[in-house]
Amino acid sequence: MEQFKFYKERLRASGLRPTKQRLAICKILFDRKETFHFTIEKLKKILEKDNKKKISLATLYNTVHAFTKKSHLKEISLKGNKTFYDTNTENHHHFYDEDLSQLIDIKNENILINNLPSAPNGKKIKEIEIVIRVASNNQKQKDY
Amino acid sequence: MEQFKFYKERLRASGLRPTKQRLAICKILFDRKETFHFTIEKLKKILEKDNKKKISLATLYNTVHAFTKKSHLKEISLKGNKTFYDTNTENHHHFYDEDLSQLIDIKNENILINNLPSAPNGKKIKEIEIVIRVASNNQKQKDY
DNA sequence: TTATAGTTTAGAATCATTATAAACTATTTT
DNA sequence: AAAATAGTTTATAATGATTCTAAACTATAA
Repeated sequence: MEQFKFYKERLRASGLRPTKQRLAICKILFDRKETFHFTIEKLKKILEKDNKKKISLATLYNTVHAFTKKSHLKEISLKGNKTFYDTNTENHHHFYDEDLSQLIDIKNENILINNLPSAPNGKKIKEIEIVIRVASNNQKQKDY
Repeated sequence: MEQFKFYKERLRASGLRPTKQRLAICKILFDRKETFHFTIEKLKKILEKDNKKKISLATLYNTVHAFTKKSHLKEISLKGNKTFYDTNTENHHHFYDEDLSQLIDIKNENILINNLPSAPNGKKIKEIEIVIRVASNNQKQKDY
């Protein structure tokens, strides 16, 4: 199957060797119309279904880290214990649907921040992250 | 030492029994001029110094969760594995200083969002969280 | 002052993530 | 094309944060 030509080149261009495992992961992450938000666990489950030969959990972590470092993925700031990643690496923001534990992209142009205070000391702004938490009104309260 | 009267009442008012442990934690969290941003681990270290009798780690988690549920504390959305809490429970936002791994409050009035897109489906907006990541320019790159 | 319901505790258990080090593989060098 | 290399994968162990458990304890209510 040489449908992978595109991903092979993309990986090589960023200094990553195109291995079987990475290409399988690329296919799941990037072969979509919509951007994809996921946790490692979710990615693992999809791979278990889609892929004949098992990919080690360590490889999933390695690969997702490598892709993040090379800006093929972006880590998202969220409450809670699991790390979320996004295949959309542009500047943009998110709704977080508390009912579904699911992120939804908001295009950068669709939010305008005014009155941005200046960064402290000699610091530069690296990134602005906005999360708008939404839920249906009759949502059950989280019980601690 | 009945300097704790204020905290005792505050706890009772929210349906929490004022125990020795909770009062000691209140003193550390709320007896300050500035708002306080912390992780459980940081709180633990402070308690180890300040407090003669040890408070169990489980109690720290229990207490911080209880305080969060009763809105005496607020959990902050951040990248990474540790959960951050804030004694400022008002609507407000944060700088995150990547050099110091430290949060700085931004007053709500100091940020204006325009063009806010409407929430999906029949969902209501519960909260807006903005994190502005800052760092000095010569910052070392995170190495994965 | 006894009953109760809530709280604390040490330690075990769990869950996500990172480290290890040996086997494997893509690429480079010869 | 074969050997050398540098990068990658893997199972498993280790770590670190958090949650669970169940028994002892304590604040409040009866």
